[in-house]
Amino acid sequence: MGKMRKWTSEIGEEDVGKEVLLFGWVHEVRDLGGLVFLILRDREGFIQITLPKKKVPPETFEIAKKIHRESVIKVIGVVKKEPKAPGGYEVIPKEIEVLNEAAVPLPLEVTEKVPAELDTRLDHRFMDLRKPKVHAIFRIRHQVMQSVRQFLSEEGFIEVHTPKIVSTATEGGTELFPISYFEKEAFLNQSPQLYKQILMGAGFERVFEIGPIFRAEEHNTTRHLNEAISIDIEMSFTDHEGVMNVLERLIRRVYEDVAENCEKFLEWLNVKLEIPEIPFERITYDEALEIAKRKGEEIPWGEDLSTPALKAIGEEIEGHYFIVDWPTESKPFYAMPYEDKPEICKSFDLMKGALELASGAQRIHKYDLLVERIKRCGLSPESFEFYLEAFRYGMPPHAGWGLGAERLLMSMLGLKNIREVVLFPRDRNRLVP
RNA sequence: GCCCGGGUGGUGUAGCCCGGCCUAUCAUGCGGGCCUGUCGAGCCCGCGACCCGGGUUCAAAUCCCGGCCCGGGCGCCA
Repeated sequence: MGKMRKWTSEIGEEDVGKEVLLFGWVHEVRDLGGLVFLILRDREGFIQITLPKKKVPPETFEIAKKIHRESVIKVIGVVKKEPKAPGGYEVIPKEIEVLNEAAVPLPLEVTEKVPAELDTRLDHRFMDLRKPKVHAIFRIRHQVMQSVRQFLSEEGFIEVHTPKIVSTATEGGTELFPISYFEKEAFLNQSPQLYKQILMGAGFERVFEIGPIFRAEEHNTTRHLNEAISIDIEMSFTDHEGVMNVLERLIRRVYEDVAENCEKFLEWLNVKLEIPEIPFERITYDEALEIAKRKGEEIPWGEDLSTPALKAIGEEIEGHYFIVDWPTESKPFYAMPYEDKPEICKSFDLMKGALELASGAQRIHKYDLLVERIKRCGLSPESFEFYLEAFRYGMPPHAGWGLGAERLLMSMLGLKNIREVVLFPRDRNRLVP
């Protein structure tokens, strides 16, 4: 049995005077002549490898002098407590093995002494992802997903996977990516919406899905992607208020878990998390129009809120908030209109500032009303037969929402561009890497 | 898709308005040298760039046209 590998972050008092095995990348080299410092980086942090010429084997000293930044090395050495070392400990190597030499020059500076533009960073994303600040985003993303799964499971939701290759191009609204499916035409799914509703008809009662959604819109903004991850739930025997409650408790839980378990990564990112208070503020669509109007952004009743209007509203309201009671005509066909006021519906958007994080609604569960709404939206019920059938044989009342994972993360971390939170983002012009 | 602003060494920038003084600035990096406590190490020497195509002109990084790409704003986003 070989020696156990240690993370750089694990080096502490108990290791002083002991030999450790480390793996990682050469983050920096500081060569003072008779004394060389290597900063070794692994995914958990850094440790200084110190080579006083007279205290390390000559061949090891020569390797350290010749090494290039970002090369991958293995180090076996003795831990020394040293106040002058960053972090208070350093390793005096007995052996350094270069496992793979990095070519020069590097496409990016991992040390971030010189900034790089996002586009350049994405072109060389593997290198960009080595930066602790960038890596931290994905460690937090991991925690967010863990929390979502755990919370929803605790709440009785069953995790499901619905098809991403679908036949309907007739849902209206967003553009779909066409693909060829043997002799048939097919599309990449824009949302699990119809399938998760069918699962309500299948008696699952509470389901959630975390999966990709694809939208062929030619949008060119800092908050849109052509491939994104959607966190979706659907829940039977409840209404829009019921699922809004699940949503706000989920958001709070995610913030709590990240604050508790990602301290180091938040620190790398220099982010202070504030746990949002619940319940979130609720404003109606009409009130939203009022605020926008007061700030000089007038929107005709019935229309969706424009970006400048959302910015105006976002400036006014602190933290997370819901916009509720939307005009029925501004929302998809499956949103449930109020019985006593059918021009508005039981649908909601979850906002943070001007950013829409989630949207949802109580859904129509009555077959006749649904067919009527599909027709009213200019769509053909025939192409929805696979969906509508589930509504003829005992569909329970139900509600649900879809939450954009990337939007949640970018708003949580205060990032300006949604591409920052995606490993390999897909946008209008980017298909590689 | 529309409007505005951009594209200069590996990376980030100055220069462009007002063409020549640009064999193009600075930082970082890279190569070499000095240096035993660096931690954005320091000092010395060196290396490396004007997005593509066309045009105007004695002369284009700089002006004009087209293309591609990037940024910001907006639109689109059942």
